[in-house]
Amino acid sequence: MRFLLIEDNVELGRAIVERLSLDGHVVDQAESLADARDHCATADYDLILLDIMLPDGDGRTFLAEHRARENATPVIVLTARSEVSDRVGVLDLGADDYIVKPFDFAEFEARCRAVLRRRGGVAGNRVTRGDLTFDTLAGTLHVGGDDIQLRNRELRLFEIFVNSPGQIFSKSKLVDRLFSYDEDVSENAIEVYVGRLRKHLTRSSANIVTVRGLGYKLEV
Amino acid sequence: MRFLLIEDNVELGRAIVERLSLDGHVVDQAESLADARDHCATADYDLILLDIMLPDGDGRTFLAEHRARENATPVIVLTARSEVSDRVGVLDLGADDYIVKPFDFAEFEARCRAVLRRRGGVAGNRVTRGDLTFDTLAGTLHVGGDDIQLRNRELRLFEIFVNSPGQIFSKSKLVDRLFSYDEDVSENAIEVYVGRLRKHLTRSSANIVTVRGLGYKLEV
DNA sequence: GCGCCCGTGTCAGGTTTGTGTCAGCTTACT
DNA sequence: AGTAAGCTGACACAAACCTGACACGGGCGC
Repeated sequence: MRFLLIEDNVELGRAIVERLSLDGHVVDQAESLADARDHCATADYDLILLDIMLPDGDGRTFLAEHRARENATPVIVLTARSEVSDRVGVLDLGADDYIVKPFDFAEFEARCRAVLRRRGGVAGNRVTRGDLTFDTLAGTLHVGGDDIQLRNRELRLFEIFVNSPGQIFSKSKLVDRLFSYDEDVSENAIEVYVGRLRKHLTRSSANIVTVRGLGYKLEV
Repeated sequence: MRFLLIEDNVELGRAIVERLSLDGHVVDQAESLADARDHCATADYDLILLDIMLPDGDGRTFLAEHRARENATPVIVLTARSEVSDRVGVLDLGADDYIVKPFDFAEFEARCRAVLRRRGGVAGNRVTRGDLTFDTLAGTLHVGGDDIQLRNRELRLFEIFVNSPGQIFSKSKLVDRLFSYDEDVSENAIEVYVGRLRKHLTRSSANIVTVRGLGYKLEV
C-alpha cells in the first residue's frame, strides 16, 4: 500500500514512516500543504495521513479541497487537540477517522488497517477468492492443498490485486505503489513479477489476465 | 513478554519490576497517566498493570481511553480499595482482572499468567505443536523423548512464535517485544537467537523459517 | 574478595537469494 | 507483414542472512 503522510514535525514523521515501512507500505512524506498538493497530483495513494497544523495553512483546507474533488482516498487526521468540536469538525469535512497526538503506534496501525478495510472491502488477514486463500500475516497462498510462500515483492503486488479483484491496474500505477520515488524501476519489472505470480497461480482458478495497453487484473 | 507498569509508588513499583524481571519479563514503568500514554505510543505491550490513584488523574480514565481505542492489550488493575463497586467498575471498563493491594506476589504472578493465557489463546502453560511440546513455566522443549532446557531469551523468543504459528514477525518487531526501551540491541541479536533455537529444533518437525526481507515464522 | 562459569550480544566473514535488467522471442492488433 | 506490447530464461549484484569466535558482566561458590 502507498501512503501519503502530511506532517511537518520531522521527528514524528520519520517515526511514522519507519513504522509503516515495517508493515510493508511505501510512505511519501509532505511537509506542507503545497508539497502535499504536488504529491497528490503525481501519484495515487491508498491512504492519506493529515496533520492539522501545517506551516502554510490548516490541514482542514486540504481535506475540504480533497473531498471537493470527489477524491475517495481515505484520510486519517492527526490532531494535537482532543476537543469534541474538532473531532466532529474533521469528520464532517470528510475525514474517515482521526487520532489524537501523542498516539499509540499499535493503535495507529490498527486504525489504518480499519480504514483500509472499510474502504477496500477486505475482511481481515485471510482473503479467499475462488479456490485460493491468501494469508497476509503468514505471507502464504493456499491453493489445492499446497501452501506457497510468497516473497516480499510478490506478496505486496498480489495484495493489491486481491484487494480489488477485477480492477485493472496499469503497470505505471503498480510501479508507483510498489516503489518509492527515489527508486526508478522499469515497467518490465512488473511484467516479471506478474509472470512469477502466475507461476504460483497455475492450478488455481484465479489468474492475472493482461489487458493489452491498459494493464493487469485479477480474475476468478 | 513486555509489560507496562503504571504505578506512582516508587517502592512498590521497584519491587514489582524486580519480581517480574526474575520471571524473564521486560517491564517499563510509568509514574503518571501522561507518562503511560507516552510509553504506549512507542511500544507494544503484552500486559498493562494499572494503578487507580495516580498523581495526574484516575487510572480508570486511562482504561477507558485504552478500550475506546480498541486496544486489545490485557489490563490488570491494582487497587487499594476493596469495595465491590470499584471492582465491578473496572471490570466493566474493560479490565481483565484486578488485584487488591497489598497483595501476595505469588498470587500476583499467577494472575498475570492467567490473563496472558486467556488472551494469548494458549490453553495452558503447555503448548503442543506438531511433535514438540513447549512448557512455558518450566522453560522446556520436549521433542523426541528429550527435554531441552531453554535459556531465558530463547524462551521468550520461542514463546512469541509458538503463540502465533505461521505468522511472520519482523526482526524489528521481535526486538521491540524482547527488549525494553533503553536497551538498543542490533537486529543481528535476533538472527543469533533464531539460530540457537533452530539448533534445538533439529529432530523436530517444527522449524523457524526465514522469509527474506520480512522476518521469521514458525512452521509445523 | 576472587575466580569461574554461563548467558548474552557483537562482530566479521562467508554464503545465500531476492530482485531488477536485459535480450531475444512470442503474441496481438492494424 | 509490420509494429508495438508483452513474456521469459538467464544473469549479476547487493542486501539480507548465517555462524563461529569472542568479549563482557552478573551470579555463585569458595
